[in-house]
This record gives sequence, structure tokens and C-alpha cells, in this order.
Amino acid sequence: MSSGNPKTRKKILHASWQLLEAAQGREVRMSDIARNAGVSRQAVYLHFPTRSDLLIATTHHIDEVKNVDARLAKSRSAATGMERLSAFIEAWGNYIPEIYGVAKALIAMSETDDAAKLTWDDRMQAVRHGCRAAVETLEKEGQLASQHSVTQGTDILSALLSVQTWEYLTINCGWSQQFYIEKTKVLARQILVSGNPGS
Amino acid sequence: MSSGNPKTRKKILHASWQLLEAAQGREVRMSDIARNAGVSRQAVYLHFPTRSDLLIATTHHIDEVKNVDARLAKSRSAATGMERLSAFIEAWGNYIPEIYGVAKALIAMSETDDAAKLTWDDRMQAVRHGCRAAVETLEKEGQLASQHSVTQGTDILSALLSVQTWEYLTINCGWSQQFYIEKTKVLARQILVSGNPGS
DNA sequence: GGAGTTACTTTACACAATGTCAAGTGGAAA
DNA sequence: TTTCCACTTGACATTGTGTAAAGTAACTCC
Repeated sequence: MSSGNPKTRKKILHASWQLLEAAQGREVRMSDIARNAGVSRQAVYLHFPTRSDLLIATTHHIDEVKNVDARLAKSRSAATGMERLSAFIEAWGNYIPEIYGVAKALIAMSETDDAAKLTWDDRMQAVRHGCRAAVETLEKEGQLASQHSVTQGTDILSALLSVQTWEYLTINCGWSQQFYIEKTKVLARQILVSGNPGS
Repeated sequence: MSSGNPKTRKKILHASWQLLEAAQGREVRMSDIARNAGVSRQAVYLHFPTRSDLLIATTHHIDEVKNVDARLAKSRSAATGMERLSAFIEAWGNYIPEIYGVAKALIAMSETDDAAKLTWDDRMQAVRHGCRAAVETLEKEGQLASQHSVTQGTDILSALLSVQTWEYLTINCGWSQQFYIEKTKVLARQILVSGNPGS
């Protein structure tokens, strides 16, 4: 963060982002990123001491550009728990494909790198907060299905909204993005809302 | 398969299995496996030309020892769709922790190795078959929730029973194995069974 | 305008892990 | 006794990450 020209830093982050999205997180080397950014491999290491640092910075960079926080926060203004649930599923669910490549790389890195794991866990924590807010609202309205506590409902909803589940349903099962969003809303209602009004 | 003493092969497979389970799939090198098996690193390469081959063989070896097929098939003898659902969730859900370490390694390998990907996809296909059989039975009984088709129900159930979802709920959320099984049964009923009798 | 600073390039190398190669060994079978 | 088999030993190629050090071009400050 301290050393180097911010313009070069941005060039590197942009190249990293672009390549990771294009390759869906796979087989993107430091040298590929350097070449694509039009700088030497060592310039990358001047800005980001390790691959993990670069992946983490790329994640934060995308968050900033795409303004995730604001997008997720929007769901908080919904009036009812049901609306809040839908709004959050839309906000996060539609964000996943935009970060999928980088997320994949970061998840893979998490297996061996603690800093990467912290960054990803932090991200998941933010999603959990959104989930919990929706589930808590349902509970206050007396609408939460009796089968689950607030915490359990949060666990289940965030599992449903995990990148891994998104990946399985869209990429492996062939669901379209729109279908994934609609279906996830239906599932969340079936699971979390008492009386279960369905689709 | 052709060359080498079958006893040595088994020693290697056993060491591989043991180490992968202990390390939960992370940071297990060919040399670690060789040392643990009491053979030279090159002996491992004589039996398994690549790391991917060894992981694949280890997966098959565990399946054989643990007799997965028989365990999964057992659910097919259940009378009703609901019972079939429960039996399959128990059979597969309780198998996951037994293969988790090797599964993790194989999934990681799948990112870069086509043969590993084929092996893992094949495994997932077997799970899907079990899921589909249960969902189809529900449908024939007129019990399948109207929100989902057989294929969609299969997609959802297999997502719920994925290793990744198991990992998230047990390891990240702290659910016990037993709780995971019971909760997954409740979820499957909420999602798939019309009228939704609950827990 | 010369000295120093900054940001980057170039080149070289250390290191870890996979995978290859070839010569050697020890025991069992012909 | 010779031959073969299964394995060992040790050397090496390759790929990717990360480090180190010298060089360069532009810009800044007296």
C-alpha cells in the first residue's frame, strides 16, 4: 500500500480481476497478471508481497468498484421480513457471478493461506449478517417457521447463498442466473416462513 | 495397476487415505505418503504415475473398503418416498465425514486435473441418482411439492447433500453430525414434500 | 545543473513440489 | 547361476512463488 505508483497498482488489480474472471479463478499466475498489466513480474511483487496479498487486494478492489456494501445495505430498507429476504437474496445472489472468478481463487488460496482465509471468512460473515437480519425480522413478525431458530435459519440461508451452492446449481445443474434467484427465493420461503405461502 | 506388488500398492493407498483424513485433504505431499507407507517416493510413482492417479485410486479404495454402493442402495428398499428420502440422507450424509479428507483433496485437484474432475463428477452423479430416485418416488405418490419438478428437486437435494454444504454447516457453523442429518431431513421435507408435515 | 529519490526493469537465484531417468540391489524363480 | 522383478538411490528437469541486487529513466530539490 505504501510503496509504488497508485496508477500502477490499479493497473495490476485490474489485470488480476480481468484474468481471474476470464479463467474462473484457475491457472492465473503472477507472471500472467504482470504481462497483462504491462509491468514486470517484480513490479507486481513491489505492490503485493505475495499472491495471497494480491488476491485479497483484488477482492477489496472489486468490492469498492462494485459498491457491495451499498447493494447489500439496500435490503435493510425493506418493510417486511419477506421483502427483506427477497431483497437480500437478489442483492447477494446477483453479486456472486460478478465475483465468482476471484472468489474461486481466494477460496482455493484459503486452503493454505491464513490471511486469504480471514478475508474470505470476513466476506462470508457479511453475508451471514444480511441473512441474520432478514431471519430476525421474520421472527419479530412471528413469521419464522417453528422448525428453526434464528441462528439455524441464518446457517441454512447462508449455506443456500454460498458461492459453492451457486456454483453447483448454475454451472453444474445449468440453472440460469435468473432462475437461481427465483428458485432460491422460493426455497428460502419454504424453509423459513411459517405457513409457507410458496412461490 | 499392472506393475508392482499388490501389497505395496495397498500400503500406499492406506497411507494416502490415513494422511488425507488426518490433514483434511491439505498439504499432503507424495513424499509424505511414501514415507508413511514405508516405501521410497519413486515406488509410489511406479504404482501411481501422477498425484491425481493416486487420489483417484484412494477414493476407489475407500469406496471398496467402506462399501458405499451397498450403503446407498439400501435406501432403495424403503417403502414410501418419505422413508426413501430419510434413508438416503442418512446413508450419504453419514458417509461424507468418512471421505471428507480425500474428497477435499480430489475437489482441489479437479480444478486443474481433468481425470480427477471426472472421478469426482462421477461420484456426484451417483449421489444425484440416489436423490432422483427418492424425488421420483415422492412424485409417483403425488407427494412432491408443486413448486419443483423432479429434476429441480434432484438439483436442490443434491446441493443440500453436497460435501461443500456439509462442510459449511458442520465445520463453519458448528453443527454436529447428528444434527446435520436431522436438520437436512427436515429441510428436504419442507422443500420437497407437499403439505410439509415438518419435523 | 548536479545529487538524490522514486518507481520500475532486468537478471539471477533460492526453494518446494511434481514428475522423469537410469543405474544399482537383493531375493526368488528358472 | 542367471535372469527377472520390485523396489531403492540419487540426479535432474520443470514450474511457480518469492528474494536479491544492480541498473535506468524521470522527477525533485537545492
